[in-house]
Amino acid sequence: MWGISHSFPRAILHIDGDSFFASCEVAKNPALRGKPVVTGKERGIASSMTYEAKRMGVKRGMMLSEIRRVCPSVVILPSDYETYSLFSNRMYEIVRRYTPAVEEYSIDECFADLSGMRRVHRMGYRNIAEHIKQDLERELGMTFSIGLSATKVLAKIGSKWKKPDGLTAISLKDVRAYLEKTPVEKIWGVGPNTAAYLNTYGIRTAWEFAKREEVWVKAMLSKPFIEIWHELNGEVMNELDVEGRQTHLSISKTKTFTPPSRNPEFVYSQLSKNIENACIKLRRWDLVASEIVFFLKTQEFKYHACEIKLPFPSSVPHDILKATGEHFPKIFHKNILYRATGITMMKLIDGGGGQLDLFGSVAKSEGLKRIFESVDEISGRYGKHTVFLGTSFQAMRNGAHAGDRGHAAERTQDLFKGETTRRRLGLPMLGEV
DNA sequence: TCTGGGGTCCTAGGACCC
DNA sequence: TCTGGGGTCCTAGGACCC
Repeated sequence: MWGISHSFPRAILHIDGDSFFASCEVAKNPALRGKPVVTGKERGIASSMTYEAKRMGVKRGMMLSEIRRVCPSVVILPSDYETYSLFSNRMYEIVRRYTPAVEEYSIDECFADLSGMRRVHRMGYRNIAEHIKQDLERELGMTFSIGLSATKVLAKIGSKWKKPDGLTAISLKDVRAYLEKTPVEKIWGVGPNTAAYLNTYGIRTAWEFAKREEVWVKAMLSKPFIEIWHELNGEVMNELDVEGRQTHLSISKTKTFTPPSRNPEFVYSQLSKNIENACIKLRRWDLVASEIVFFLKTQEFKYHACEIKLPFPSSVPHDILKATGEHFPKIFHKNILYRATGITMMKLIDGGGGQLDLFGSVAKSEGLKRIFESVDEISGRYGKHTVFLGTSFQAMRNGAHAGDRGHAAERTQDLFKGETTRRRLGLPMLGEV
């Protein structure tokens, strides 16, 4: 059944939660079952929707007003990532009852390697997959789509084959029928660019790609695509990553604003806000960044970026802003319209230790870090952005918090100068740190 | 999908070093 | 100083994923 091969055949599952966020909402609140439910209220656009909503014409990215127009009975909810994470973890736990080799690929997807588990469970691979599916659906109250095949790339094609509530096993002997009906751009890892490139050579389906000679593939394509080619032919190139990443390699925050602006103060305040948010995330993971990249995105979708090595690793906005402030004028051009700013924190290090330097810069920064830990605590109690930097002031006023935080914003000046605010919030003064 | 936000990985080419 | 060959490290940027 699994194709004769000189190596052991593999049985890899790809498991995908159907309309995951919306399904979590329904599982959380059974009264919603059978109704059109959409998540993404906080952003003003649909991010996930139940099949009831899809059937009425709701699509990803659709504006709320448009959604209500095509689907008057819709229930629109804000995203609740804590709940989605909870369901996600329960999904992984259930799958791990059947095999320890589980890759937590994303919040709503995982891979599982069932190879060699038939004897343990006394049933065939497809049968094991059916059991996993039943457990998931019974215990989580939502449906899943599953693909079973010899490699991750093929398993992905399987899970997409029948979309809600499907189970598709693609054995190597009838892989052709599936690949012939799969356009190259639907292959996992092949994006619009590579798809267009392959089309140039008359390759339109996954089957046409898989049947190209290896020498041609190696001469014309780069490593990731050579691996995809092997996987389409049933050879495992990507093993499951069962360890999972313990920490981040980078943390970034970007935000688009409308309308686009050519005002340097405004653009910089947007960047400043992103930096504050990225720093909050760094501290949440107890990390410090040793390098940063900030960028401005023009109305034409061009990126003007600047990479900076920090004098010492930090998770304090003050340190980061000092670095970006110096370089900002170099990449900001008058008379260019910008639509977004962003910051990426890189070369992240465990924030626990913190080495000393001769000039005491680190010691000072440690003091600031303690201030920001208090800020994080306040934010946790009274809501994000109750406290923020003066450089972000304009961004706050123009941003999503215009109405609800206006009062707090009114009297808030630069955290490092605004003693009134600092006293009001019970923060230590700089001299007291 | 005329374009939101958060990520990872790969590669070509330059700098620098025997 | 020039020449040849080869290695490593770093960086910018592309491509793709959910």
